[in-house]
Amino acid sequence: MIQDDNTSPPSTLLDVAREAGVSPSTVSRILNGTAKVSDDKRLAVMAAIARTHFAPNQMAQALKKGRSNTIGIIVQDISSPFFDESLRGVDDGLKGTGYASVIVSGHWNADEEADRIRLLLARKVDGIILLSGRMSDETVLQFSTHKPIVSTGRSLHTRSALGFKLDNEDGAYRAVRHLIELGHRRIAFISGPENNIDADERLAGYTRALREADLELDPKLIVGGNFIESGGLLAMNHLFETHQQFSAVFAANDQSAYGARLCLYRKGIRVPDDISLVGFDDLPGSSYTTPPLTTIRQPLYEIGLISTNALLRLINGEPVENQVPPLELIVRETTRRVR
Amino acid sequence: MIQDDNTSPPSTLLDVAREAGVSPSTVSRILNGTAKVSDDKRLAVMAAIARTHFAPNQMAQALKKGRSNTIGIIVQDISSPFFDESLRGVDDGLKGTGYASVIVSGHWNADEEADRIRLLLARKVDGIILLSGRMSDETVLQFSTHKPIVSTGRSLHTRSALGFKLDNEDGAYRAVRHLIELGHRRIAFISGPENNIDADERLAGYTRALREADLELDPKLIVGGNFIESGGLLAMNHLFETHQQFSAVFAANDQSAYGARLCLYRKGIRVPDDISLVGFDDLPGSSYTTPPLTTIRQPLYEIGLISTNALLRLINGEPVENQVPPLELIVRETTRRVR
DNA sequence: CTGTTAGCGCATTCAC
DNA sequence: GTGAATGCGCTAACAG
Repeated sequence: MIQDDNTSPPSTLLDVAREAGVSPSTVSRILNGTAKVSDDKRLAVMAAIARTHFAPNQMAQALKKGRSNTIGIIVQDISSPFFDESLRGVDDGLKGTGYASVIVSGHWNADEEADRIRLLLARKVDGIILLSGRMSDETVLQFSTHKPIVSTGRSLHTRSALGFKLDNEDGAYRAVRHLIELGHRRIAFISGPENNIDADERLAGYTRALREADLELDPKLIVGGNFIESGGLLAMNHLFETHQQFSAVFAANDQSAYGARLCLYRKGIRVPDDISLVGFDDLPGSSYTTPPLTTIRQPLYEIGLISTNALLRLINGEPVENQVPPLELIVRETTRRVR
Repeated sequence: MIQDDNTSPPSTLLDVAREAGVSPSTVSRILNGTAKVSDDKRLAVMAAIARTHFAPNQMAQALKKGRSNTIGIIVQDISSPFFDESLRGVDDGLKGTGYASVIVSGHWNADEEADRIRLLLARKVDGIILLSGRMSDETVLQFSTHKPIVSTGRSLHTRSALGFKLDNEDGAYRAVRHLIELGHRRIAFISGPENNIDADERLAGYTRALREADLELDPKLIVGGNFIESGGLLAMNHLFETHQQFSAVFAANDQSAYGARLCLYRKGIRVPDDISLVGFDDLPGSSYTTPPLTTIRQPLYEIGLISTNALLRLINGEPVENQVPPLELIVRETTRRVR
């Protein structure tokens, strides 16, 4: 009789088989529903499983089946609200599927990303979700020959690779359009990091909106940020130090907008009374800034969820459709009509 | 000759052995440095490894060695800034160790936590970090008979279980003390969820500070929150609806403070001119609220880092010391002397 | 319906 | 130094 104290070493399928007086295969069959088993044996096995607190060793299963029931997630920064929302979507998408996820960070670096992918592959993940990756499409396609990959920020659609690309240009366009419709004529732009495709596209949207409205595109109103708060603060400061005139600011992401907001506060400039401010992302915190931030909503949670569902389908060899959730302008309280 | 196109199936140790014209054991020895191998064979093997893009199958290694080089992390909410900071610490602590982590969410539910732990155990994690767990110490101790566990929010110190407990009571005490020293006499408290030990302790600190200062402890000034923004907003609203008089608010965590801040903004009440506000946690965003939030700093990142280091030591059977990083009052701009 | 056999990929005896 | 043999725990033929 096996001890029932939770302290005994993990029992194996073989232990269960012995306890129940059947062969290992029978236990396996019951566990996996692979074949019909007589009720009496089934009962005996179930009892033995309960008695021995048996849980199949996932490592052994993985080795045997060639599937680990694990997927790899690559984010760029594990403690960024941007990625966390998507991770929540992934988490929900995995719920009840038996899959677990190992999350690694690429730190905005293509080489590190490739490293992480190799690491995940060595761990025999069944598929990979790449969020905001920096590596080239070719590299993604390469890796996808090993395991299916779903990636954000690119347009891909093969049998084992899928890319979701949101329309950053259009989102930015609509943000600036909103400001223009409120009567703003001189609109500053706090950019994202250099060589960042998303950032570039948002700049393009900003540019197009101004051009279409026949507004002057003043390079001095475009100031460099880095997608985090401190950069937004600095950028805003720079605008004032160089004595620019403007009535509105479009920040390339919400975190930059937070930093800009603080700069404004320090200078005693009111938002939106004196200056209007628009962000991009709609992070969870943006509903609770003072005042709540007008921004372009990225469906981050949905992206995580959709990516997960798509990856699971790829893993099972099922066809996937490339549905891209839309960007949305959320008008809150940091923008107002210019007087 | 094996194809070098990245598309061939993953090569095995046996492939490498054949390529190099040696036995599998020799390859294994070179990989693990288990024994001396002649230089010519070593070179041949290294070349073969490079040529075949060999990487050891971690599932097979895990099965064989009984260690998966994976640790499990249980958070309560995967997209909360509170946990993310600690996760970053864990991530850094794991860097270069060869360990990966699988992160699961307990959703503030003791039963779900236990479920997750069983899941992690079945996946043969080598150890577990439990962040803000709800399960009893006994249950933790139980599970720790299987694999080492490091947990926050409790005091434990056995050969295979370690608990870090921060002094919430003292932190809250100091927050309120700070307000009292600024001349505040009527200080409201936005509590955390019911049956939450951290929340209870913060309430206790609040109470003690008032009592020690001979200030009236008015139950009407204590209003229920739930550790998230919306709760803070509601709580603050409730305070006004019931026409309470107060010059300062202590929120049981930063997120509650954010919500309270928004309520104040909506009512046109200035912070800190009209009302002072103190939070608890010092989330990354708290430096960028308007105005920046005075709060009690929890060393979230450090907790993640320390927990990881401790867990790794427990896994290796090394002794660990129970060093608890201190709480710290961070005075920013939401508090001021009462006029 | 059920038991016996073999093997997933690797590390580790044990011989030589 | 090095190779052959064994087994980690499980599943999937293969027989019956």
